[in-house]
Amino acid sequence: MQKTEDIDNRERLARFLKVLGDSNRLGIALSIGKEARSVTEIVRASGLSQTLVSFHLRIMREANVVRTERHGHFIYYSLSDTSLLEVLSRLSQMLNGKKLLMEKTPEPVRRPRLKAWRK
Amino acid sequence: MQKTEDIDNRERLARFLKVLGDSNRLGIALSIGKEARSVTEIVRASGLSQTLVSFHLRIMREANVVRTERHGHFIYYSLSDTSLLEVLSRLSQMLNGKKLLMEKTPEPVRRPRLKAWRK
DNA sequence: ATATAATATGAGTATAAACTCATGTGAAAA
DNA sequence: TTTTCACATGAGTTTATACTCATATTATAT
Repeated sequence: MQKTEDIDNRERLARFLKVLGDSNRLGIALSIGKEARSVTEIVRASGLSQTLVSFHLRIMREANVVRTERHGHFIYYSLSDTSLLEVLSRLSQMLNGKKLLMEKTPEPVRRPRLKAWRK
Repeated sequence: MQKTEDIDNRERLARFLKVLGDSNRLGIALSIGKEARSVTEIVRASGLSQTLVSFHLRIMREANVVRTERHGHFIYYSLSDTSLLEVLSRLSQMLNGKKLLMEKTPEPVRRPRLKAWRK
């Protein structure tokens, strides 16, 4: 049994992962990187429409993945915590290190081999 | 401009994050931990129905988040890469370290302060 | 061969998420 | 004070995801 607090933390983490678990949002986060970027810059870098970029930025903003600061006409977005980049980089290494997701054939579930195991 | 390979990697990473970006699946992953656990054990630990657990396990299996090994009646699930746990732990720290997601009030977008910044 | 225990799966439904369009807003410039 | 630039937003549509139910499969025990 898990404490309510743990469940809260888990849900918070899941929510955060879900926000990053979208190719466009992940691309936006990566294009922001350690800098502060205006929406226009992000639009240009991502190739997405302004509306779509704003749509995703709102989601990221509400999840506190990004922060904003206005300067004249421009609103600059930056990552709330740039150490996120290291975590993502580490995950990416995991995925490309053929330990995860890289194998062409998923593990079979039916008809696995029956060799003795555990006990 | 990004290379096709980068986009592939990004999409793979996003897909992976999306799989973990669900509270039930994250709970399942955490309940598996460094061990190998049968579906029955996971059902008991999670409190979810067997069907729902199997439903999510399939998604995790197809994303190579988990591996399976059958032993008699039982099919044991384990994390494909247990170092995932460290990454999750680090992310969780980020979120509870009030750098991300913990602030009660999201950053305002309209009416930000206008102090000189950048240049 | 039949029954049973553990788990998977296809099909359906409900909900949520992604995306688009048209329009609104805030700040600065003309 | 009107226009323009950069960006946001509400509403609507499409697509995807989560979940459930009934049933199938696989291995073991009887």
